[in-house]
Amino acid sequence: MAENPPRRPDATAPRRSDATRTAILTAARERFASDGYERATIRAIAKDARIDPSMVMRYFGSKEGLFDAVLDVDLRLPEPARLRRDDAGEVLVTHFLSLWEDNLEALTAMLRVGVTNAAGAERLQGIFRDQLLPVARQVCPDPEQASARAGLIASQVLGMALARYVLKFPPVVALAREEIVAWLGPTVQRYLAAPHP
Amino acid sequence: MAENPPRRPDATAPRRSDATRTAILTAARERFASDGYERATIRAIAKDARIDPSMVMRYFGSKEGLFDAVLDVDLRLPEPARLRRDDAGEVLVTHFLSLWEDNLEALTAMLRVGVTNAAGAERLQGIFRDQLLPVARQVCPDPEQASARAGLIASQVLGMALARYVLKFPPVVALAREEIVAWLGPTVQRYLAAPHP
DNA sequence: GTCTATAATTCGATAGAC
DNA sequence: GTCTATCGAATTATAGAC
Repeated sequence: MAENPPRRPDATAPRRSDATRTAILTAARERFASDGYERATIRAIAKDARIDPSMVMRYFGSKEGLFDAVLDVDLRLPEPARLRRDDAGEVLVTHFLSLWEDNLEALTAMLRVGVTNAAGAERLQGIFRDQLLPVARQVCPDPEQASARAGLIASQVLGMALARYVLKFPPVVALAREEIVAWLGPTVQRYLAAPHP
Repeated sequence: MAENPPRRPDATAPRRSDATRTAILTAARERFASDGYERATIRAIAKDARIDPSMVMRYFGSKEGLFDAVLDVDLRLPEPARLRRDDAGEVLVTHFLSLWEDNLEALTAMLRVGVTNAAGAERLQGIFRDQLLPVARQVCPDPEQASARAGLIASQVLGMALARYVLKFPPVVALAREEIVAWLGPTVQRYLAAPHP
């Protein structure tokens, strides 16, 4: 009874169903980003991906599993070998803008959902703890002050993302990339390195 | 057939059912603020208010009608007669913090829902257009620059509300009111009055 | 004014044929 | 691997008794 065809146990081998999986993920990213978690229904996502709703369950197990897959993006930026004290603000803002625009749907979905969903909020918090806090610590030795500085930077940077990519305030959308760097850079620089007021 | 009892057409007369109405509104504010629009069900709100779910429909017509009533808060602050150019930033941040904490549930609900719901986003935009843009115009004559400055201020101020009241980032929650004013005041001041970089 | 009962949808998830 | 059919639960909203 040799009914089992030879299978490659190689985990990196491209599966035949990768196209479907990718289509689902793309549709899910857009739906979660534009509608939020509750209103992004599996049925609507499946319709966008032009597949059957039950396929979503088969590939991702549940709606939460699908959302986790949407949020699974690599967020690390080419980190500067060592941030100089005097231009760290501009470098951080520039990196943040690249990060957001390279993962527009995933990050917008994360922010949109993180505002309503506890798990999303946790993930957002994790990002800024892993990415921003080390930078603040590098500049500021006092750990309590460092986390306060990281929190202030997060407030400005997340607020920019909120106004520009989620709420789409017209004057904020109209800002050029360089303008944002020019305005926010000194702010972040001050939160990072200015003496406690 | 004199079956109609005499009714006072006085619109300002206190209605007998104001207590129930208020109880519903209070419960709805908290539910919308903590759960967002979709997950704040009429059933849960009614249970919190210790009344029957059908009463919510009777008083507010629909879930959307209830949400509109929740967002109907007077947001105007005691406006300073004339903002001085050199301390406008601190004054604005102080006023903003008072505004938010005086209407904590309503504004948190507005932000939480405005991120997912178009009507909520519109209302948020209206607030900053009506309250922030006039201030920016008072300081900056060029209308295009004024709206850009108002947008930048909105990004920092909304970002602080997001991090502190919605996402509840621990280091941001831990900040004292005066610390926020001391850190954000100069930022807003710069966005408002510094020469275009 | 308040509550019971229920209509009418819609959703996530499952079972099973092919 | 893909699709049909459907279950069970939850929701908003309505009709009507008291």
